[in-house]
Amino acid sequence: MSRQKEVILDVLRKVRTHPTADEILLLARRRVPALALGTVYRNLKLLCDEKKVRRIPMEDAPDRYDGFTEPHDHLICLDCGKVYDVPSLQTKEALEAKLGARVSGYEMKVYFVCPNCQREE
Amino acid sequence: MSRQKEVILDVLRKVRTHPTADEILLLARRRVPALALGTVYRNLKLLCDEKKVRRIPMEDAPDRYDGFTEPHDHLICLDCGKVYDVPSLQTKEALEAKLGARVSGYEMKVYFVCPNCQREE
DNA sequence: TCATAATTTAGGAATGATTATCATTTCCAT
DNA sequence: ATGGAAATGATAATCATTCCTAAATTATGA
Repeated sequence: MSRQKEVILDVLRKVRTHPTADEILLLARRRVPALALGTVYRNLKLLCDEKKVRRIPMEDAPDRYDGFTEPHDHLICLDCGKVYDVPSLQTKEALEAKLGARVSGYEMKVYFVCPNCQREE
Repeated sequence: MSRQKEVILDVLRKVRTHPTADEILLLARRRVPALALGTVYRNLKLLCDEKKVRRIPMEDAPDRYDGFTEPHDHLICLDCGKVYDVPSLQTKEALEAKLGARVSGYEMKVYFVCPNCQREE
């Protein structure tokens, strides 16, 4: 595992903000100043393949990445875009029972307006 | 409602394949030969705002569009990318109860390998 | 009916996140 | 040290989507 890959993983494990590739670049450059954005993307993909990192595909914004891979879902504020972790809202088994088919996985995003943003209205 | 917007909506209502903007362009050009891709995108956005059409954001492929807006979720083949409709797997109410927060909506995608693709392996 | 204003279009250029490329650097095992 | 493999940084390419603009179409109202 290269220094850069190591730092990228460590950055993701120290933070619960689900940063974008750009944000990861900034954080990781504190320790690897010459780090390139392409390297961030390449290693994020590798880490996802190794199941050490999870990608959170965003619908209208750059994707985010999550260093915590225990199963959980995401609650997303429509206003500020912040992403919160929530316990799994489904199980593969329940889905397979409902659908009558073998299931590989699921991706669930719940949208709300977070307390902060609600207050501001 | 302009002719082009009308045709785009009609195309979507006549098909259950959840086409992409490009595919919609091809289908709609049979009736409006000069139709431009930008017009397709602009009207798809308008139709989504009016809740007459639903966008299905795809994670690693062009987004798809659905002319049927009654609540339902999607089952997606990891192999061929085909998108199947399935009855809603969640309700807003159940989510709000689980999460203890007011919820605006959710987006759920279930992944599997469809019978056709399974056979081919 | 006609003129004018408002809306929408076609077409092409611009945008921006992500990938690909490639020469150079780093890492080891010999 | 050295040669090959793997990874990097820098930059170019990709490609879905959005933006821009002049021209066309449609609506309005005197």
